[in-house]
Amino acid sequence: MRRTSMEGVACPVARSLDVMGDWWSLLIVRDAMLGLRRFGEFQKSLGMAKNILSQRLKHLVAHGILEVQPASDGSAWQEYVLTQKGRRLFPVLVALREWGMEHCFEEGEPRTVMLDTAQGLPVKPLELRAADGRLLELQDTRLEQEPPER
Amino acid sequence: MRRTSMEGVACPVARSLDVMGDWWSLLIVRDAMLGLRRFGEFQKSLGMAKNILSQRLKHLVAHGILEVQPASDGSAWQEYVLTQKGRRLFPVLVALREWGMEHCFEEGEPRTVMLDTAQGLPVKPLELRAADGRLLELQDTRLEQEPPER
DNA sequence: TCAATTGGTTTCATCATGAAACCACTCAAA
DNA sequence: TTTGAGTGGTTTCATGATGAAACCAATTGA
Repeated sequence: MRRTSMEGVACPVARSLDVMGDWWSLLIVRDAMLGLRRFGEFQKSLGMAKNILSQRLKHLVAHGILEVQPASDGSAWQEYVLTQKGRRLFPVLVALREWGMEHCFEEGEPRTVMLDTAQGLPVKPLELRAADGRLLELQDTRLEQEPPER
Repeated sequence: MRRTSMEGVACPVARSLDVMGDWWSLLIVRDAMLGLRRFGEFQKSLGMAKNILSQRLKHLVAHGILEVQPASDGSAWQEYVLTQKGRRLFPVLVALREWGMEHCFEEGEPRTVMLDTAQGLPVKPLELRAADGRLLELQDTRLEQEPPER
């Protein structure tokens, strides 16, 4: 799948990308979050080669991001649904979504909004905040080795 | 660089991945956020082939994520520094970091924490919240076409 | 029972990647 | 001011990943 692997590297970003870092995986997860479940649905939505889709689905299942289930409509086919681990990628997708909206769209292009279903109002943009609630930018943070558990 | 392109597709996630979706780009941005600036620094940190690094740096500069500057130490070399657009990827990296921490580390493995520099305290995890502040999960949201500007 | 649909796998050409060699420019010291 | 090391690349080439198409087995509907 890839030539270099980051397995064993200490950086959590690198480890995430090791699993999710190829181009299609996140798009499959996005589609799964939109409710797609069937092989054919993914293939049609993404327009990707079936052999590659097959590879990626296996990869995502192997890593516990999707799981295979019997079809919900009673047919004998199977479906691919997100696990808890997969659903936890939601903030990653939202962050990518917000960045793309801000930096990859022209002035008057049609856009979508993400709404809170309960109220029907737009969600707040993702923000990094300090323990006391202050809004943080890159330059306000640093990384430190965590003291070992005891 | 890639065989398929998502240019012109309406999904902002797809557009983001079209720019940032290859494996190395986000790692370069991560390193840039950690303060790396020089070709050699990136190459040493990432252990990647120099020709590929060269390609990626050009790509990131072309997309306005990095910019080339004269070296800050007065030498004749140049440096690659994040633009505003590049720094805006911070939430994406933080989201990937949190997911990786949660799902790609073993029990007792040494970890890092992200601290708010001002207070020296760990930052809050990224959260998606409704307009009224309620914590939202995937299933609490939906996408809708934005009404056109007027 | 037959034809269409679904969910793949196989095959093969092509593109991207990565390792190594090579090269030009800069810098510091002799 | 030459020289040698270091920096920042580019070129070349072998190899691996990708994608299109053909193929195939199982399921489903008519």
